[in-house]
Amino acid sequence: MERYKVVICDDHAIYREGLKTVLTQDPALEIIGEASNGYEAVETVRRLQPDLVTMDIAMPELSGIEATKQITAELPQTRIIILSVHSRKTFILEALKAGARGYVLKDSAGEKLLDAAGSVLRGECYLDSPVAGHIVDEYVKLPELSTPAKEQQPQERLTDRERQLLRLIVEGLPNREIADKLCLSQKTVENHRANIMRKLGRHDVIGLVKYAIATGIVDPDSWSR
Amino acid sequence: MERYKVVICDDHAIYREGLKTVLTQDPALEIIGEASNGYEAVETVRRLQPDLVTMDIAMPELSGIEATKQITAELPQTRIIILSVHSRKTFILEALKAGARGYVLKDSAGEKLLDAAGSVLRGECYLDSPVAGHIVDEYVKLPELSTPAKEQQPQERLTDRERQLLRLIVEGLPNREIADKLCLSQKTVENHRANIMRKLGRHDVIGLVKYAIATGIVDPDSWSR
DNA sequence: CATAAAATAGGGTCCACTACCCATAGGCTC
DNA sequence: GAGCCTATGGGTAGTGGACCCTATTTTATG
Repeated sequence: MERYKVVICDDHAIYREGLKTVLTQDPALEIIGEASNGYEAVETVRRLQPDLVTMDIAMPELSGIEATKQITAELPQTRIIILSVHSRKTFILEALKAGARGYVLKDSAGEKLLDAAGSVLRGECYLDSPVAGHIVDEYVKLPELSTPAKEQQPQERLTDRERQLLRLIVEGLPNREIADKLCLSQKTVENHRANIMRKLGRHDVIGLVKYAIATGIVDPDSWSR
Repeated sequence: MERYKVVICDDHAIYREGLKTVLTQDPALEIIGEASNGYEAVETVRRLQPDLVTMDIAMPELSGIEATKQITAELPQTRIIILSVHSRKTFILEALKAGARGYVLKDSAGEKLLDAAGSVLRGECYLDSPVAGHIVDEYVKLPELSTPAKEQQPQERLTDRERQLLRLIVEGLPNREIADKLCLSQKTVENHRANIMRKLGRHDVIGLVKYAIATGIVDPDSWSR
């Protein structure tokens, strides 16, 4: 009997292991890969073409929702189960709109995840019981949902070079010194800076600092002294 | 052979199961209880008197840190390992101050948790490698752990007004908006700003941000999504 | 190979911030 | 009252960065 191939996406390695042990309790499932952020998720799924993906909704770089969108756009036969701490309607609707077939709360027992896996692999939709009630009435009422839900995630991803520049910018170096340090023209640094700000939708240094801290590009602890 | 009794505290049931499967890989450990928030943790530990507790730092009702404080105050022989996503020094110091003997990042592999369990049960202290470096130098530098390394001498003390301004500046508000918000002239804001920078010896916004974070005037964690 | 993306570099304009002067009003202590 | 600090304003000048372009070289990718 052919086993279903599964990829696990969660930014916490220790939780990936937990998910793995839960999922391997079902002999029909075979874990063939893992990913720790959205980009990795898309890439891994593209490479391994699993039948099922468990996707943490909150991941760095690229959110689980975005990754789900890209995956279902490219490989629509892939079944995706979103794992989330949120039972809020907007999250669930976003997940379903993105193409997820299952939505399981992290508060739930592991059994539910196995139930969900079975359901979505049979082609069904699985919504965790606390969220199911929220949705069904809403779902039939609105065939088309287009709530942008105020995305503040970066629309475009930063390149490695841009992240390098961002680190130096946030350290407080003026463009002149960054240029010297990297043997670049000051103008080039300014251009990178402008590109970073455009991509992030932030328009001042403070915005860059906040983004860099929030995404772990810099560590404020190294400042605390 | 007597097995060590373990209680698992995490607000996500699905992750508790993961932790359970990780911990039961060590035959010397026996999971005797679980808790899903801080109060439950304190109560469960009081009732079951385990040898070891794994404590999620972020739990509803009562944080893992607070629960740790109460447990070690009441049952000091209880070994506690903090599980956290944060590698920030302040969190680690808080955890150690609260009485935790181990600090493991959720990003780490399950093996680390088992290592940590073994270490703290042998009476040692276990710090995850990415956090250990942050701490040790700080530790030897400070005779007393309770000093959060706060005083890094501003040459002159800031006035209350200046701290208020500093908060707004670091939030990213331009002088114009600060002036509007406080019903001041833009010029006054600029003067305050200049005075703050002179007193702190910092000459740009980033310097102010670093000072504000280091002294706790603002909390970067509130920026992290 | 063709194409796109990234990295590099530059021109020019405009504005917020910065530095360094200054003054006044109100409060406090000695 | 004298002296000092704080909060409040002003002037003037310089600078860095934000934002608007164009353009070349390198690298990745189909």
